[in-house]
Amino acid sequence: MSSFKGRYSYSADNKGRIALPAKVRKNVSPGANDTFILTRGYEQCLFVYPQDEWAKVEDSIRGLSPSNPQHRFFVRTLLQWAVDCQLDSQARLSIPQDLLKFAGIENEVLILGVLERIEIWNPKIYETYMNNQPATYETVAEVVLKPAE
Amino acid sequence: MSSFKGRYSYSADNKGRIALPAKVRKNVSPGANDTFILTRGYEQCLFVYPQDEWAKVEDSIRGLSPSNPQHRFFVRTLLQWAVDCQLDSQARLSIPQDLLKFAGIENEVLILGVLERIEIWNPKIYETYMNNQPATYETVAEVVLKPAE
DNA sequence: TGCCGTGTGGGGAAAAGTGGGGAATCTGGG
DNA sequence: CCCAGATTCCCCACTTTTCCCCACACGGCA
Repeated sequence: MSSFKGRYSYSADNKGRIALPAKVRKNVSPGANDTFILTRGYEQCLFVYPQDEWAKVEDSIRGLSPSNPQHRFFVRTLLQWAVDCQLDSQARLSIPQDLLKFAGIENEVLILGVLERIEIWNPKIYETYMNNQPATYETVAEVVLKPAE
Repeated sequence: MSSFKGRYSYSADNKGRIALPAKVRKNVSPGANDTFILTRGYEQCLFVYPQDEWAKVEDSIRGLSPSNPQHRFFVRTLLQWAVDCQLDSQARLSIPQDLLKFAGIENEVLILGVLERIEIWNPKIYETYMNNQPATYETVAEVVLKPAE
């Protein structure tokens, strides 16, 4: 099971390539085979799943009902943006134009490790997103960092 | 279960490395494998969890739902500060720049053992924090340690 | 006094991050 | 059918950062 974490400031070159941080790469299971699935994320960012984690996502949407209009909409949206992507020999991902455009990514990117997935953001959009949240780090930590009993 | 304690004055060298006190090291369980997770703490300090203790924190984060917007915010907020860190052969941790900056750490540091985690402070900030507490040790003890009824 | 564990500092090799050139492939138009 | 332009992919090169190892100073202890 993957457990990505951390926040990394990286750059996208003018070919749309983004390097995966070394610390993130160390958490990719060998089963992923250097293959990732990129797709549209929640909020204005991209989700990057290692192949093995993506398989779990696929499993969960297989359970959705084809006869339910909302389910159809969800599955179509998720899958139409999804793209296979392999690391090049420099451990970079080449991001398709339409995904870059969706996420509003230009030169600088923010890479977040979020447990089973990796997220790619335009730093400014991320900042705006964070500033519009009512909760703070402290209030969040209070809920989660409580020692186990 | 870990049980760190004590207060230690140490130094951070110009590479951002901080040695873990020997007495603290003796309380790290072998399961931690010399790996620690550093993250932002309450107030202006850093939390250091041995790997096995961090696993408990992560389990509680995994319980949050990726499809709930507030939960997504929680997970991002907590994980963006977290960093894996291994002891070098001199039993030191190499602290990333952004965490040093957050905690306002320069040359001198204060290391505190706090049960399941270790805390790293700028000594001056810690002093200010302690001086600004409205209550005294005694009055707080009275409230906190009251026997359950 | 010599030894060992501990805390501190620094040099050098290795890895990581970044950028660009050029061949192979695809596409549309003449 | 062929060619020009764009895109993709692979390789090479440079700079910076990280990490690994060695060295030294200090203090307790036999």
